[in-house]
Amino acid sequence: MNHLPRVRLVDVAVAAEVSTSTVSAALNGTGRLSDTTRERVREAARRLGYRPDPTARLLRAGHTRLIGLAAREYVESPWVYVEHAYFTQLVTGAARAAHRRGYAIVLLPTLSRDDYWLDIPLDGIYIADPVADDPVVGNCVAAGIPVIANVPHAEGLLPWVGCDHDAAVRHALTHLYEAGARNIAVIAGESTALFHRTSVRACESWSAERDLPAWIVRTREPGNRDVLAAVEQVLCAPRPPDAILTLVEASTPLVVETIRRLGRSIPDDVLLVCTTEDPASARTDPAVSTLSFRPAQTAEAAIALLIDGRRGEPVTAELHIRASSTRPGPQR
Amino acid sequence: MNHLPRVRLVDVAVAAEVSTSTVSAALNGTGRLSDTTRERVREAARRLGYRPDPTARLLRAGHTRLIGLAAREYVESPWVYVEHAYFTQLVTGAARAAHRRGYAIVLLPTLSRDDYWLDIPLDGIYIADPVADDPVVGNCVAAGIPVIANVPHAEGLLPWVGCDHDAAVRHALTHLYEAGARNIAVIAGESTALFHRTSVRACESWSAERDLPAWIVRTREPGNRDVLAAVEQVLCAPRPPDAILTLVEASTPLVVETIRRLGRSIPDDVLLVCTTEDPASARTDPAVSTLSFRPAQTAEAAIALLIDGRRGEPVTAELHIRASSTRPGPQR
DNA sequence: CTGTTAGCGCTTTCAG
DNA sequence: CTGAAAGCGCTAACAG
Repeated sequence: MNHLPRVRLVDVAVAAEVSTSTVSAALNGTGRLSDTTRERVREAARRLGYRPDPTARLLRAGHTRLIGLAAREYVESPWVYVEHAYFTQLVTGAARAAHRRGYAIVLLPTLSRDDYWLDIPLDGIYIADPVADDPVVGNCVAAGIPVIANVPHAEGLLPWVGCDHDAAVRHALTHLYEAGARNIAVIAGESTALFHRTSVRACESWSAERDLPAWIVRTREPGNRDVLAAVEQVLCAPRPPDAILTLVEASTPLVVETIRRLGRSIPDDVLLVCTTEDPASARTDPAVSTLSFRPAQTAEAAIALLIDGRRGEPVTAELHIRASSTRPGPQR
Repeated sequence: MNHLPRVRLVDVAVAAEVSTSTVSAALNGTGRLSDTTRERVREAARRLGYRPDPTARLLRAGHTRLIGLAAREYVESPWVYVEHAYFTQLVTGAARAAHRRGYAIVLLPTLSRDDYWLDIPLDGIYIADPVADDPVVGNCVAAGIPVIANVPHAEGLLPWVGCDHDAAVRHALTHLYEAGARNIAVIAGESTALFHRTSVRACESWSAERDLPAWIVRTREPGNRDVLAAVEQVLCAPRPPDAILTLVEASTPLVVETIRRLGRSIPDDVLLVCTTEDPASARTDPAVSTLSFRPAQTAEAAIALLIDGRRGEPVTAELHIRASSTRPGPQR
């Protein structure tokens, strides 16, 4: 990691026998210079292999065009990150949105001093799925760094963009209800990230409103292991569910396989809706209905708000209804 | 995205009635100051909400502790990125390695002017899977930015770390051969990224050495669609294969399901080895043998080399042999 | 049309 | 023990 002795602006100036400001103007296309001078300077710069120092320009410019992405809970936990299409899409969406605007995304660590980012030259921070009373949020606000999260934060003062998780979960439950389910097992996460708390509350109140029992199994960690174990657990219960709604991401094909291995048929014995962004869901047999929170669009909206200061269209969750939650019709 | 009027070092100095250098020393714990002064300065800084400007410090320091990650082909193509655990793990591994060393990763766009990164204050760039004669590589070298790739580059002058793809593919083929396969269908990619070219060549020469036909089907794009179509295609051929080796990442559970749907049993009718990083492979029925190129470790090694200038232990590909490529033993 | 000069905000000798 | 001043590399008024 050794840099060669840098060629600076002034070196070019000396070589081209002009002043530094002339070099700057020539290279940036600003000011009014004679074409000959401009070309002479460019030639000298090329010959010397001059490359402006980005840090110096940024100091001058007063901004960095760098946005931090704080993926709460995930970056330091490879097992989670890896098994989460949600996360992958969120990062991809954020990167695309940033690049389109001439910005770039800096991946921030999760488990570190809360003020780690203060040393990084950022124009703003996007906090994805902050945990309850996330200290990072407070720190950023205190430090005066523009910050956006994709859920409303406890303090309520932070601008945010995102889906209405409560409505989405209710929508999925209602869909299952209308397909005939009366004993729905919900597999939820134990994380303190807001989505998990919201979704569990949504299930509870939705059930209460219909005088149905709220059957909620919580998994300790996201990922296939816990989710598949939970699916197995509910199916082996004395009174098995007539529908399963997973709110924690897992491999959809594996969920289908697990249910089949236990001798149940989808959708005849049990209806299935999975919260997931995994595109494989459309290709299983039967195809699995999914609840998607559109992480890529959400991230895009967050970055747009951060950079442009404008809200775009609101992002709405999508319930994609496929065979796994559709009772076979009369044509059967 | 409006910053408040910044509190600068000099503002603190005025408030604490000391000079700027004293403030700097007090806040950074350098120099020898009386405890009273130090405390007075700290108090003033806290009161004013002072936060040093990272850009200014970096200009002074001469480095940025920022490493660019150029994911060639992928960042702008969400469909690919999303379906690739390989990529997710690579990014996660790079981020972890960087964070551990006090650095952070900047996500660089794929489809953009080749000199996009020249405006970003980077200490180095990690180019993941450069395409053939990747222009970015040349540009970085020309610009004097330290750069590492995870495959040997055409010019041969670039430091790199990574697995021996050729040996790994041969290892997988030999494993299938020893399990009895004599008509192996290989599903490979059409990308110009080095891995794809290397792996195809490896298959061809491996086959030639054994006087076996080289049956290679190339998919246009990575992702489930093309790979599953290719699996279907080879299984429906007049003389179906006795083994399938996929070199392009796809959902392993879906591959298994596709084979089953076509009425073949794994491993009895057809042996299966998949190149993938998907942890779900261990949980399908039967469990799928995988060839892993360990993207997280590779990325870690690349970042280590970039930052520390030292090579760690070489990364070796891992052939994880599971039921899908193990002929049922005599206990059956 | 081009050069001089004053910063951007911080750190660090080097005097006092 | 503390302050003055130089300078990191670049840009942009403002003179000439």
